Amino acid sequence: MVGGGTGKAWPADDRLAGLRSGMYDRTRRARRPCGAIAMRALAHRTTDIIRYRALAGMDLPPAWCQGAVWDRPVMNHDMREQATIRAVTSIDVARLAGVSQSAVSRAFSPDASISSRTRQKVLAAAASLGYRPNRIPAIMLSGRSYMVGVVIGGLENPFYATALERLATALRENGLQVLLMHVHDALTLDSALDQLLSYRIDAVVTSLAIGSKTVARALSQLHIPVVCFNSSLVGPWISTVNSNNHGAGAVAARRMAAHGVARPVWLAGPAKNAASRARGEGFRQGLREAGLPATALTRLQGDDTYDSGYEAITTLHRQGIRPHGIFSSNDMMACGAIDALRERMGLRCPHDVIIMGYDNIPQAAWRSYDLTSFDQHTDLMVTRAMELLDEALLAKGTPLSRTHVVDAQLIERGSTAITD
Amino acid sequence: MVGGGTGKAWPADDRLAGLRSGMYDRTRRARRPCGAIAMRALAHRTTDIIRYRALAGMDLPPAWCQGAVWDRPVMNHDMREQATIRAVTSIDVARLAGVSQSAVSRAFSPDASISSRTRQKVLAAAASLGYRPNRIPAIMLSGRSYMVGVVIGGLENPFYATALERLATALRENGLQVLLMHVHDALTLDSALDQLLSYRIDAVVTSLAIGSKTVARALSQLHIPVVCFNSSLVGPWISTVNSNNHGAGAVAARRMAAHGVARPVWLAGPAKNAASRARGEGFRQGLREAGLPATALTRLQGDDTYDSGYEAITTLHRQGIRPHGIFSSNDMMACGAIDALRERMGLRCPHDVIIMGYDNIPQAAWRSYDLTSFDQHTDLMVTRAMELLDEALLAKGTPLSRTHVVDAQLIERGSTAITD
DNA sequence: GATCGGATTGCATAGCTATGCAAAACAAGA
DNA sequence: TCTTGTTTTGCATAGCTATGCAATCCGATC
Repeated sequence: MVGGGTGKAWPADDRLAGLRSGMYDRTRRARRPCGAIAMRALAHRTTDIIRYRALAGMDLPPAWCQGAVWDRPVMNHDMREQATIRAVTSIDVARLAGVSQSAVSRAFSPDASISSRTRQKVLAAAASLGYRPNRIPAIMLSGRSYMVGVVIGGLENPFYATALERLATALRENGLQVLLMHVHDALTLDSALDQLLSYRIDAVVTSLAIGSKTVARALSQLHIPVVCFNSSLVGPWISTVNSNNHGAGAVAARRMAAHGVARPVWLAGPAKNAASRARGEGFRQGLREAGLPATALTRLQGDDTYDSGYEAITTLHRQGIRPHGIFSSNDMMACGAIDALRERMGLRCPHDVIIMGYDNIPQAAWRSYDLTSFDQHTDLMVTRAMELLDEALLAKGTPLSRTHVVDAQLIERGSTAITD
Repeated sequence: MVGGGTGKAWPADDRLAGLRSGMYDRTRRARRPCGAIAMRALAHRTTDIIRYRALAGMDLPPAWCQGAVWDRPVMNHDMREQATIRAVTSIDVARLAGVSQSAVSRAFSPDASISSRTRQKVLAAAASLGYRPNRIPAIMLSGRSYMVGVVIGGLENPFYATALERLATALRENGLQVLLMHVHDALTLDSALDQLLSYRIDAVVTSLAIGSKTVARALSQLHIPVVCFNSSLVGPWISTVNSNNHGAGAVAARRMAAHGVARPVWLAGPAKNAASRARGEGFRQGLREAGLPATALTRLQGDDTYDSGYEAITTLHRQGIRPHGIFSSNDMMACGAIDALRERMGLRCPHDVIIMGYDNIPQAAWRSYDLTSFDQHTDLMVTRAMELLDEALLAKGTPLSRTHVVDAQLIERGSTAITD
């Protein structure tokens, strides 16, 4: 009865694999509908197969028939050859240090049970071989990759660029890696998420301003924590950190009223942008509370770019309207507006017109604009996002939905200076 | 002689592991200096151990005793519990589809040998279970992760932000993932690289403007392809894509001469920035070729920020120097310079002074600046970088060093318009 | 010297997929 | 029906580390 003593206990020893193939009657190896490995590993649930079979004829979602999963690497993928260039492994180090592989692993785990003498030996060997701990197998073992998918768009907006910078820093300080995904539109989002998921990311952080239900569903179906910035997305796994857009809009309205602006202009961002909508709504409500009729508000449509701000004011000019106060949904449009006011209408801030933006991008402080703006307090928002992420990751498999709101701070500059 | 028929062939069958522990005389399990697994796997080289031992007493580089490797995840790392939430595996899909695990794998490989009927079955099962192919084990098998470490700094410069955007897009189109690392200074670079390497990235792409030898050495020692933008780094594994900084500087000089500027100003970036140095050198040489004496050139020191450009001109003003032509190492400094010229000295472009920048950031086109600038042709540079990367990855383990130079294009705007 | 508890070490394994190989199924022609 | 060539399928394995468990070592106490 000693291990594999009976004749039928093949396959007996892995190391005999090379010999085995000729050892037994090949005809015995009957085909079975399901792989032996699979059967063995899951034998306790084989009865389910029949039920599952019923599903097998169903239609496939298009994403599975084409797109991301199939659009595999264009670059070389001759994997076998590459494998010959083996990196230094913990076994190499163990051999050199004269210890077991486990000792090497422990030497690189801060809290492991290992004597300092052994650790020194191992580290010395590792250093001389150029060994770096390999996290890939650990991902398989733990099911956690410590990678977070960061999905962004619109990096041409300096606000998002600095936000990404701080986010990346914060994630790294929390021991998480950033797997970056830049998406241009909601269409590419699906395939982007597919790719991210195939790397078994632990969570998704996104600053996408898109607020559609489709996107929310796609994110919820990942079954991993999702943390959004300034989004209206709601769903089982989705947490959100928002700037107090509505409140800031109201503050802007009060400033307008204080400056005696009777017919304020609201320069809106794209309708899809939930943050922009909230700012506009807050602005509208603030004006109402200040006693201005709803008809007093002029609404201009922009798309968050400098050019659209310039264009919006140009249009206003053509309509013969002369603005006295403008609240822009973001700073880039506000800059465009300022330039158009000067070039097209010959108006200067703050003498002829006051203007407020949102985001407090670096350019708002540039002397040509000197733009009053709401600062989103990115640092705090990122900190809050880390808290939400931590909480969601700790919840392990339980969907969590939390929301944090961070107040924006009005940074007063020349564009709203009191003129007397 | 049928598989494992003899009694001493333990460990005989993995599936008997549970029984085995009590089957043989435990005292036989003598301790050996090196793990049995390691010894077995590497038996052909055990003689090396003695030689290796001699090295084991050496001093350790500090990075191995503290820092990145030890500063492990702050967030939860109870791996065992997490592992209970198993993701859907290919075996689950195989069971549901009534096929072997290999069939599932093949169904997701475009070129695999599999009948379309089987593929359909598998995809249907995969879709109903929400299975996504898992690339992590493939990384272990192939030794290629298809992840590229992207090391950046200075995202507050819109040029780098848009460059990152295009780079990320291009990498994704080539089937490569972006593992992002934002570094603030050369000090954090080492630990950043350590972390990246532990994820077995295939290559590094960086736009860091730091050009020190230490950095070059650190990158070379990774033993994976490195592609740099606008850097002077040289080393075994390092390839570079540079803007034709020197040539552009010469072009700028010719424009200066054509405008009749007798005492041009060079607004330099930080000395560490190799691109800035090259631009300045080209400018200097161009002036010489235009017949201007070396003493005609005024050099101002900046640090690539708007504020430093503003400050530089302010200093110039204090010195009582009135500039007629300025070439700035980048657009942000040029914008600061333009504002300072107007506010401090009352000078306007191009009437009183002409100015040229570099990078052609979006703000250069903003009406308040209307800045003539050299466009780096980012798209082409990224394309070239992809070519270099592809070549280097195909070279598998052979260090490659190539350089591409891409001409910059002068985008003429109002700041150098001919005034008559 | 004997005993005991704690610290350290090594062994064996799990984790999941891609792929070489051989077997089986299939197709086509004799 | 038999042969032969092609396509498809399943089996078994490799890849590397972290960790439970058991064995061993070490130091202290009796």
